[in-house]
Amino acid sequence: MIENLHVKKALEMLGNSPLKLTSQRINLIKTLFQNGNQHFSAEDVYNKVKNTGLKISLATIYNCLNQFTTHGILKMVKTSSDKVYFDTNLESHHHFFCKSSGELTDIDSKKVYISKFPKIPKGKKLNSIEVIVNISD
Amino acid sequence: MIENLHVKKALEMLGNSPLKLTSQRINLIKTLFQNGNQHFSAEDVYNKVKNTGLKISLATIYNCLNQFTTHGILKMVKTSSDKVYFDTNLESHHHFFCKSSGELTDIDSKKVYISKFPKIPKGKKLNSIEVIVNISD
DNA sequence: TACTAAATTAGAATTATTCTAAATTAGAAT
DNA sequence: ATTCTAATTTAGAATAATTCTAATTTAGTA
Repeated sequence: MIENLHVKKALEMLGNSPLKLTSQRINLIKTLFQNGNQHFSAEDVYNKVKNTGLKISLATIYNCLNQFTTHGILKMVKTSSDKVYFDTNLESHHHFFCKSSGELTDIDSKKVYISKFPKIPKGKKLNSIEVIVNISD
Repeated sequence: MIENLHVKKALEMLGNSPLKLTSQRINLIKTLFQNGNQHFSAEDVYNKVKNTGLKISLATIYNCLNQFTTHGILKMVKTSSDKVYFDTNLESHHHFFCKSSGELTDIDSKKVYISKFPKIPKGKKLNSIEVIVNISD
C-alpha cells in the first residue's frame, strides 16, 4: 500500500504536535492531504468527509481545522468571502480569489515579488504577509 | 462655516451617484469623512453615530456602507478579524492589521512595491490586489 | 401637489462559527 | 493488562455579524 507523501508529512506533524492521535484527526488528515495542495472551507470538509462514509461532527471539524492551524499543519486564508478557507500548502505563497466562483487558488510563489516593504510599527512583530489578488469572470 | 475637504469630496461623489440624497446618507458621510482617512466596522459607525445624537438604524448603516462601497465612495477591507472594515482612503494602498488590538492602519503606498506579478487566469479580470501585513504585539 | 420608486426601519432570519456540558477515548501511570 | 485523567468528540444551543422582510416614510420627478 502506497503511502501518500503529503499525508505522511502531515501525519508526522500531527505526531510531533501535542495533539492526541484520535481517529477523527487521522482520518481528517488523510482526507485533506491526499490530493496535494487544496483549499477548503469547514463546510467543504464536512461534505467531503460525509462522502467518504466517515462520521465526524461539524464541531470536531471546526476544532480540528483550528487546532491544525495553530500547530502549523494547515494555513488559514481569509478572503472577501464570508467563509474562512484552509490551505494544505504551508509554503509562503499567495492567492487568487475569484468572487464569481468563490474559488481560491495558489499563485506560484515565483510569480510574486515584493521589492519594497514597509517597516513594521514599533513594538509590533510581523506575523504574515497576505497578498490576495481578487479576480472575477 | 468651513467645509471639510474630505466631506465635500465624498458628498460630491454621492451626488454623482444614482443614490438619493437622504439625510441619513448625508449625515453618515459627514460623520465618516470629517477626520480624513479612517477605518471602521459597521458597529463602530453605529456607535459613532449614536454619540453624535443622530438616529440612523443599524440596517441603514449596513445598507449605506455597502452602497457607498459599490459606488466607490468607500473601500471594503477584509482582515483576519470576523468583522468587515470600511476605509475612507480610496487611493490604492495596503494595510497593517494588528491581531492584538484589532486595529487596521494604512501603509504608505510609497512603502510597498510589487515588482513581480502573476498573469491573471484566462477569462478572468483583475479587480484588486489586497496586501495585508499581519502584525501583533 | 401628487406620485412613485427608492430608502429607512425594527425586528426576524440567516450564516458561519463557537460554546456547553455530557459521553467517550488516548495515552500515561499503575 | 487495568485504571485513571485530561483531552477529545459530539449534538445541539448560543453567538455574532450581517442580510432580509415587509411596512412606513421620503426624495425627487411629473
